[in-house]
Amino acid sequence: MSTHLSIGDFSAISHLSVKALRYYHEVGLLQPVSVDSSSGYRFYTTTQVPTAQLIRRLRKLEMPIPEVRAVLAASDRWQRDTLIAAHLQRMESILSETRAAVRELRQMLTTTETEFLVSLRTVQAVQAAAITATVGIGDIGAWWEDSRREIRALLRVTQTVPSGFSGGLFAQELFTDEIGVATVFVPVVSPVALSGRVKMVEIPPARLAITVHRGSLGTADRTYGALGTYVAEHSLAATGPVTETYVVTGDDTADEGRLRTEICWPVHH
Amino acid sequence: MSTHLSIGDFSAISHLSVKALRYYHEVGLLQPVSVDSSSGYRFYTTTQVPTAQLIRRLRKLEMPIPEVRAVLAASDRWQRDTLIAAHLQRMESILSETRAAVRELRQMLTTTETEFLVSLRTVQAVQAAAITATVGIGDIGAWWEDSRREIRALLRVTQTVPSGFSGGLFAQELFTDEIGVATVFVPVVSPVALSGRVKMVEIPPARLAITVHRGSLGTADRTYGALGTYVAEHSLAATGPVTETYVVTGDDTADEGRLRTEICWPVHH
DNA sequence: TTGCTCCTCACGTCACGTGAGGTGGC
DNA sequence: TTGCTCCTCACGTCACGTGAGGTGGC
Repeated sequence: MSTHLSIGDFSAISHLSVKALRYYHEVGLLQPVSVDSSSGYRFYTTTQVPTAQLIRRLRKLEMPIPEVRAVLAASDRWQRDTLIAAHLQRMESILSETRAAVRELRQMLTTTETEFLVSLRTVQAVQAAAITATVGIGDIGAWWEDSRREIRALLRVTQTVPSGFSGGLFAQELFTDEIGVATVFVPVVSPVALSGRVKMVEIPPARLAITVHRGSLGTADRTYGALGTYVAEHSLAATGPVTETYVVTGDDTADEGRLRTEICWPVHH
Repeated sequence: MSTHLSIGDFSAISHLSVKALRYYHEVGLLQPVSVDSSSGYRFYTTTQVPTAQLIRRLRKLEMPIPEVRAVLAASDRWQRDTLIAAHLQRMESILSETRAAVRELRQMLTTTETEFLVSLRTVQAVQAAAITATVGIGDIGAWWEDSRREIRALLRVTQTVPSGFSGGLFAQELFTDEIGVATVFVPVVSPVALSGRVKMVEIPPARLAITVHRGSLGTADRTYGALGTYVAEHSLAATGPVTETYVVTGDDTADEGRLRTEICWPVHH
């Protein structure tokens, strides 16, 4: 048995607002079973209630409408549950990122300024196994992790030993335009057999102002700010990407406080 | 010492995008120290870097711009930290709500339909101490908790014993229009000395279709859906608010699974 | 002269909410 | 006839991002 319901009645039963129901009709997410051709009145049936409720739940968890559509169109239960599980996974990682950001802000508000040492150094060109891509600033974290994993895996299978600390190059446009060229690399003395996205590149020589960042890279923006300020105030600024050198990483210690990254800003002679 | 910086240099140092900096200028959140009157070029100084970084952190945590403005305008450190702490508090509660929603969805996907019993009942008018307000659907949870707390506190100080289960009335417009009249109440036999928002009201008599919801009210939408479907399919629908009667509440048990709420849908004779 | 950096509009985004103004059935 | 429910536009939201088209200094 199913029953014709006006949009108001269907709204009261499903807890979706009338405005939302009209919008879902417009974008083809939830079609009324019939529409009166003269008045334009929409009619729903009680059999649509569970679908409406699933939509409401997914929207409450901020699943984008195209994805909700994919869930509703899923051909079997397994496919549907996979899509939902993937979204819940993403929600969980956003949750933990937010939690980290809260922690970092709390820390930032309580920490007093630490001493801040800058050294100037000229680095030579170096051969490296590297992955380069044009990346959006929002994706940079995930891209960075994936790329480093891929390079490490390649060095492991080819039994190649790094000849120095791993590092990254980040074009200034990444910050000014939210998108730009980034490179992560591991120095090696002799070329490795390549696969996937990994290429052999020469990291160009540069003159750099360098300071050491302590702790998670999530708080590196403060160190960038202090170093950039130093470079600007000493009229040293040159064009070129900033470099990060990973001296003590998460692979070396479980204690965030012991992490060490050199932040290197390009300067002129 | 401070140094004039172009918008691009300031962006690279602060990690705020050029577009964001222009927008913050437009809305008066972060003023450049000078603007060239002929070219319109904006200039910043290195002393603005810490402010820019605080803005970036707060925006990353989705603090609305008017609030960020209030933080920057705070006259002392204590006031500033209070504003930030309040926002972090809100973030934490959003986090736990999202976590609850994830849990509920997982549960919804795994639970098989339970048996579903509906009874029809005519309830008499009853005297009650109540709080009534027009509430938005988004605020209803917090409003519900606050109001119940206030009524309970009043009954405690006046040593009044409830004459029945506490309950709530919810106009259908709450769901159809996202805003509507809601009442929470505790039945009492004799009027109490009133204070605050609490009034004595007569809960009107009604004919109701009733079913019992088990577990947290976060999942009550499914029970609403099932009950609304039942009422629609039996052509019983009448106008009037839905009623909830809180039979076993969080005050009675710590086990969510034991919670019991009667959901009551208005029907005609 | 050529790039480069910066500028100002105007428009798009995402999922609806907010009116305004109007219609059809009890 | 009066309310009530429903309808369709058109516009607003929030914090920028995305071009288009143009200018000034090296």
